[in-house]
Amino acid sequence: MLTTGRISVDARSPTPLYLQLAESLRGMISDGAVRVGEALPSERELSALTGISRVTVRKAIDTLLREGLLSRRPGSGTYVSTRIEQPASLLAGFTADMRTRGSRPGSVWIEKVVGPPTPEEAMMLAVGPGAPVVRLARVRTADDEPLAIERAVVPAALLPGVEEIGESLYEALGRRGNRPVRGLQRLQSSLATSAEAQLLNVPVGAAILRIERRSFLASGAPVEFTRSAYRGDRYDFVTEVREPPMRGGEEGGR
Amino acid sequence: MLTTGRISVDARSPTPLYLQLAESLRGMISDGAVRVGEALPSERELSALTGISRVTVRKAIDTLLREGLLSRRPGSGTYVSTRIEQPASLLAGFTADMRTRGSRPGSVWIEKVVGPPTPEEAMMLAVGPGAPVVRLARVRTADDEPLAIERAVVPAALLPGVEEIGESLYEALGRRGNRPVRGLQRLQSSLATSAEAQLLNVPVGAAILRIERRSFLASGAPVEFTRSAYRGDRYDFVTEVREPPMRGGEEGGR
DNA sequence: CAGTGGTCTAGACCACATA
DNA sequence: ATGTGGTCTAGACCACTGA
Repeated sequence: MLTTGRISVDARSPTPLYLQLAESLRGMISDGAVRVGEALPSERELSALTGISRVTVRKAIDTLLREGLLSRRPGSGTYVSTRIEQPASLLAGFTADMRTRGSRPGSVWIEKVVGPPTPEEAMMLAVGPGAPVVRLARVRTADDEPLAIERAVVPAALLPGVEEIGESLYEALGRRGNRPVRGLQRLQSSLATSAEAQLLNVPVGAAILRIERRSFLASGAPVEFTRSAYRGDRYDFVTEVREPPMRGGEEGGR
Repeated sequence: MLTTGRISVDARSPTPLYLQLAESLRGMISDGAVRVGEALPSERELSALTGISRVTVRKAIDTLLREGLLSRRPGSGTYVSTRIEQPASLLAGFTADMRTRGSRPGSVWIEKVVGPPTPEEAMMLAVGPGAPVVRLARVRTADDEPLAIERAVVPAALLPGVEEIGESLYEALGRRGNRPVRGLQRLQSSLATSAEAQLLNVPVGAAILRIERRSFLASGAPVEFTRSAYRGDRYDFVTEVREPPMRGGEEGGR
């Protein structure tokens, strides 16, 4: 086991050296031991410090390059990337989403009931037909203008009493320690039905962005199944995409 | 210059050996010299055939792995991928995206020119007004049905000659070692204009999913700025969302 | 068992950035 | 001129696959 400053690698560990080193470097960056815009120690320096060959040091750096944490400048050094503007592709509810956009979120309740799940809901939430679910339907507003219709279904066991659910579903889930950690969303472009047009105050046939979301606890248990219809003229969805992770190799290039 | 079967590398070329070899292997795959599901010659074999060290052979294979063309099976061999298992929301071009969905991608060129950037393009790509950009416009098809209109702009310096750009822009970028590692996308729901309706074979006012993408190298340099218009009735976009990463002072929920 | 990919080393030379 | 990343080599050992 070798520990130099914040770098520690163990040659006897089953984890490859380059992954151990990558992890150490990741830690130094998130700890602020190396600040954004600053250069890492040079590859030869890291090699000397850790006793790892330069080829392997490069391989560690390559993995962080692919994560966008570092960038190399030939002839100069390897630098901590400027922090990426965090897009709204994070797991946030409507309330938090609107706040980050600088709007004032609000909502008008359409439905708030507890009852047995439909077969589709039971499937999506992986609950038995006997386990009650909470059904929440709202018109969501931003600065008092209707922006979206949102229909959420959540296993009742994960929520406090229906009466205690305020503006934010995620906040209510959090009170019980049931905030989701991960979700899958499906986005689709479509046209407003007459019912939607009325609720959203747009003409029939207006552009609608439909978002379907399933989110999960760390355990993998489904938390919510939500279908939303956003006004296409007032809402856009920003997401970040990345390179798929590699199965074994390396390479950073250019 | 060495030419063995279809593999040819030139040690005196300014192009790194691993990129030359990657290009040769890409050729063998698209030529059908190595069929889908078949194994490539082993790394040691390729090394002996080409006179390139095994480390460098691996580096060539790594670049193709990241493009999803190959997959490695430890103890067994390196195989030409059948279909790519990508849970979408990954940084893939249209070609790879369609293959993942099990459709046959195709395209009809509308425009393919090199020229000076417009002010907006210069801004989006962070290039000077004197640096030429390549403008690529296509109707993208899936199983011969028009699915999207795509207009991409790329700094000319990052691409091989315009003539060498085939179906896949990302593949062409990869040939120069310029595959982006991350991107930002903006999705919006909207209605088809008459020009779009004609190209996509839908009625005017049909649902359109607009996707705007900027993607970047690890260095942070912009690679492409692409605006697409997808048929809303035939395409949905799936993305994964996660919890925001935690800052120093943790907190675990519960 | 022989062959494969996965990892790792200790060198080396190059082009480029910084100064 | 020195230091940096970029490339490349010729070995080596390991864990695993598959006949």
